[in-house]
Amino acid sequence: MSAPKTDSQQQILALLKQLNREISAQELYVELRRRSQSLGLATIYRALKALKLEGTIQTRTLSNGESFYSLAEAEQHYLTCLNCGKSILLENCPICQESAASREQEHFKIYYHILDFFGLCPSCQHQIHVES
Amino acid sequence: MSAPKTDSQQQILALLKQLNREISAQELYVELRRRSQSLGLATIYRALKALKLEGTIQTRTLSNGESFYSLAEAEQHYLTCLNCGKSILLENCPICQESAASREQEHFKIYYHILDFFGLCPSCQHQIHVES
DNA sequence: AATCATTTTGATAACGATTATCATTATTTT
DNA sequence: AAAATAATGATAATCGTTATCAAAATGATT
Ligand SMILES: [Mn+2]
Ligand SMILES: [Mn+2]
Ligand SMILES: [Zn+2]
Ligand SMILES: [Zn+2]
Repeated sequence: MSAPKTDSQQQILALLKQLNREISAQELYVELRRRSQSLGLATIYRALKALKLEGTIQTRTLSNGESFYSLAEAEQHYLTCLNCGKSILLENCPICQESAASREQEHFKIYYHILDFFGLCPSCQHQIHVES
Repeated sequence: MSAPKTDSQQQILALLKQLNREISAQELYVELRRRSQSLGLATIYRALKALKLEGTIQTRTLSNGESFYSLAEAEQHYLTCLNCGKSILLENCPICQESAASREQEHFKIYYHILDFFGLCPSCQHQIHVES
């Protein structure tokens, strides 16, 4: 479960633990640079990929193709607006208790899950009704 | 719920109904061309966006940024491998019965939800253990 | 310590799905 | 018919991500 980690992986992991929120690769790049621990962008993507394959971090990819990274232990249930793209973090998880994906779990090694509700946020409901 | 639809929207909708599986925008482009109903790629993206905002179709975006489209009524619960990216469609839904996102539903208009389990498929479990 | 092999890194180019632009064509309204 | 509006398609631009490749760092071997 815990493979040997490179310096860059450890730096990223430490920052993710400290921030305790999901963050994009590009944001990671500027944030690390701001803390005078700058890493190349390619290195960041490489480290994220390695941590992802270990199951240490999880990824959520928005419909615009941008991905956000966070510790795998964090919650991942959102309410996402199809219009403005903003996501609202949900507190409770309807499935964590139940034996999720019971049969498939035997052979498929599950690291985490994401439950995403898609629709329109209040302001976008207005905006769309007005402009159409 | 059902806004006036352009010809291109109707063509895409008809094809989605017929195929009854999720399909990418690029695939749609070649498939429509194959059926001598060719549409411009920009038009396809425009139509997909409009149908999405109506709640008629749903989108699932892979971690590589590519999006797949299908009718909103179809199931959307997957087992996705972090290594090869392949997704396995799950049959049962652990949450459809329960009043999902109960409180938020009042103001946030939910069209559909996606429940995605991420991990490693059997073959990728082997592959990674061998090469490391 | 010096040499060699392996790993890690970073600058940059390449990639590819999506989006913006804009002129043309179709449709509707007056 | 004329004007206004909407829809379309070819193409350029965007942008997050991935591939490339040479340099630097690390570890092993003599
Ligand atoms: Mn959960
Ligand atoms: Mn369901
Ligand atoms: Zn919104
Ligand atoms: Zn796999």
